[in-house]
Amino acid sequence: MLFVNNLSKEYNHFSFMNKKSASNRLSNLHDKTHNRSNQTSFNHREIEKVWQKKWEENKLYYASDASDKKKFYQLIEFPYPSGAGLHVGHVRSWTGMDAYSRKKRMEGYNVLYPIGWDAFGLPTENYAIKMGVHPSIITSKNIENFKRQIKSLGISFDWSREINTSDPMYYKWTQWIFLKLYEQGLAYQSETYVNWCPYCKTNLADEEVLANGTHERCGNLTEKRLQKQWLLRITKYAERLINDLEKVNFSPSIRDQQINWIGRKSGAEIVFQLKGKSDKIKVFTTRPDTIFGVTFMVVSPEYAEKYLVNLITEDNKNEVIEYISKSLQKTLIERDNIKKEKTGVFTGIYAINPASDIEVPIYVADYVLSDYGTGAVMGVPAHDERDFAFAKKHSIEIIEVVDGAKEKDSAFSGSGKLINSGDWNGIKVPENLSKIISDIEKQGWGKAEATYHLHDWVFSRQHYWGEPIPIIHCSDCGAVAVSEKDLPVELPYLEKYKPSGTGESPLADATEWLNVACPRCGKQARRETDTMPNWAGSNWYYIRYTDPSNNKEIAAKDKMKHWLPVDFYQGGVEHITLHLLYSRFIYKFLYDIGVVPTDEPYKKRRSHGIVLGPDGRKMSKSYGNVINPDEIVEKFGADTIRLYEMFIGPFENTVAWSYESLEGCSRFLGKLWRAFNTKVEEKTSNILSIKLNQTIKKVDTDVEELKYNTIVASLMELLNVWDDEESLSHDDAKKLCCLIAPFSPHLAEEVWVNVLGEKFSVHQAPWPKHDPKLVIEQTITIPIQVNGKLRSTIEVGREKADDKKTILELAKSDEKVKKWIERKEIKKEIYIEGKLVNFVVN
RNA sequence: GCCGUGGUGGCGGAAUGGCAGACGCGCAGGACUUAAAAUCCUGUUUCACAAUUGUGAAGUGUGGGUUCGACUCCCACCCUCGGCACCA
Repeated sequence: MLFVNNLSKEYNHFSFMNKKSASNRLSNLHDKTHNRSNQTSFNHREIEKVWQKKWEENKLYYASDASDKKKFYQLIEFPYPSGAGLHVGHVRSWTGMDAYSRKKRMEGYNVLYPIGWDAFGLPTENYAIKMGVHPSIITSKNIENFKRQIKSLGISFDWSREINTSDPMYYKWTQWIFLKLYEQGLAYQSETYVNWCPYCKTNLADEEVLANGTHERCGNLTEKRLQKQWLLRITKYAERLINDLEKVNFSPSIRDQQINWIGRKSGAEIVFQLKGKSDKIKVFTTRPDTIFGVTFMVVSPEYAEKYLVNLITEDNKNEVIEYISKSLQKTLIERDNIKKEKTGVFTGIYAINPASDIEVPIYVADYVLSDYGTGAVMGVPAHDERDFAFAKKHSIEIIEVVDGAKEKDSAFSGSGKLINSGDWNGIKVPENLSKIISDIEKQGWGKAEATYHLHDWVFSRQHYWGEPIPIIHCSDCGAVAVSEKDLPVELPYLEKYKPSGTGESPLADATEWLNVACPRCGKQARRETDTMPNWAGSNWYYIRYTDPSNNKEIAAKDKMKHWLPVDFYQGGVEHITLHLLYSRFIYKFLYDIGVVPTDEPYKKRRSHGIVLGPDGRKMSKSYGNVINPDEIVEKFGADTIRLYEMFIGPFENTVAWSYESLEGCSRFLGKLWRAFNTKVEEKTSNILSIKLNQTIKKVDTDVEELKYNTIVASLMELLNVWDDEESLSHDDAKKLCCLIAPFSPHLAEEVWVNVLGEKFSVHQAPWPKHDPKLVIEQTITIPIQVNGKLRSTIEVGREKADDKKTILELAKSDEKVKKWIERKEIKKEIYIEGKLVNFVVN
């Protein structure tokens, strides 16, 4: 109840206040046009548009391929053009990096800061279905809206390089990359269990399914389905995707999340011979040192179905088959929920432990995962908790092989000396694992092996709105690649594009498009009907920005060489194990086949936190807490929302929207505007000069670290000093104007040209430098502590700072300090030059 | 369970070994106004005492430690958020 009241109060307050402030600003407009020097209010509605137009006309933010300046490639994640339009989260990321880019330009860099549209994919298609408008139409409509919104914010994108992943001239190259992957054997078709989203009616990659089993886009529970699909062999790059993280500057959480997801574990693969059969079972283990303790084996239901069904003895067959089919019907979640219970059935088959020669029974159990390791495990009940539980339940022998267990009713997985292990007895494990593994290889029991959590990437979707996979299926020749000269394989216009749910995409009904001659034998053949996931187009888009209209190549070599790699990539945390991982893989592949110039695409990667609603919840229509940037721009201006989103909190933190804080920023800009109009004088006072130089220094370093909130705070401090009857010269006003330009570009431009009378544009002016002599105050305040507690402060001239004797004398004679050191023995006198005095007394 | 991040006023947060709470919000009081809005000024960690400038104590998740001095470094623990997890 309380909560609801607060919220409505907030909204009421907001709308009330805005009506007033809006009309106020409008009423000021009249005076303003007649006498600029007297104006007390910045009319953002008029002024912002004027400058946006002029920047565009003068191509101020166009990045030239032929420039003597040092290049800087600044990238933000391009949006999918949703119907909801720009989110204030986009605004945060893009204006933050806009400030970064603007500063870089002023510092003399040739900055590439491009934008485009990730237009293919599920979200767009789902939205089109909901609105009953064809995705191609809704896409271009949404793009128009996004463009208008972005332009109203004054973001310095280079619009000449705009790209769209659903444009045939763009996806021609997405398909080309697929052909290259296919050529190299990195794209292949296979029938395996995949994640199926019943709501979106499509396959999904592992990365698109959250830990709780739901689809990351729609939030619905996914299922496992056996289906033939295209996969990309990303696992071949697993090692490099981990190791090469050392070459790049990613924040620790991003780096570790990727490592975590790839999930490398090393150990050994052990081969077990089946008793009385020619077949073998391979297992992966991280503890091959416990091999003498193996008393059973367990395979996953999927493994059993695929490889063991025909070997099972007649007595056990029915029970096993029933168990398998029951398990396969269970969803992942169901299998997860019964974690504790170790069900399973005996197959009647035995395997031989290669080390101890003991015959061990083989079971089928659903606690073994089919998609990790080999899908079969060796059971060492004495030293693995799950194996222990299973052995207890099924009365299997337990052989201890590592000495050190304290209790007998649980598995011991700690370190200790081997026992009951033949020649290995006495070896300390797991410390000496590498010696054990080389011994295993010598004996021929198995070999060293690593396994990964990362799987090959499920790359086909049973949807309409995506890039057609450029493959033709021929009954004689099999899957044949479309030849490069026939690219792009254009997506046909379909009226009926809703997903069917049958496992085939709606393209299966596009008869005319579907039936083609086989490129190899010329016989009647059929096009692949699956399309690529939305990640396909976003894999390589930053490469295309370097040469967006090239029709002969993905991009010209010299242009790629000039711009790549991306110097700074900034985006959301939600793509770390999706887009960010995928695009690194594709880039590495392109490097291997000699297309791109380097082996990592992004030198530096940082994330921004999400912007929550004023109520602290994720913005959502159903909560009614969505902030529309259009309204804020209209009522407060682009400069205000820009500054506010910088000030709202640390750039990488999640933050909640606050109207009150927004008003504070609006007030600051108003005050700043008035100061520029009324308080620029002949000379800069000493105090203000020092503050100005300190602020220049701080802004300079804080931009590099994305500490935008403290930048705004220090600008506010500076203005507070200026307001305190200090004077600022024209030259210093220019410096301050430049300092503000990256953050509030419109107001800065208006001040620069129309208040200070400088030449257009402030955004081409050089970035101000601080004077090292002027950041030091002439008088310093030194705190005096007694026993580490602050008792007083003294003011001294800067020139006396290195005179320890005088400072200590002054400190001791201070009235307040005297009280605390009188009649006490001073054991120690500490003076840190220019900083602090501390007396240690009894 | 594993990996990562963080824990500071009424709120967002600042300070990375040296005056804790910058800056902003909110709140309280005041000025201007017929009134309001806007704007401006003053105060604002908590507690106790003094009631005028003040005086003292406590205080950065908890408990220890290092140091003249710790929000900051070290050890142990608790909690929040994010990722992974029947991973053999």
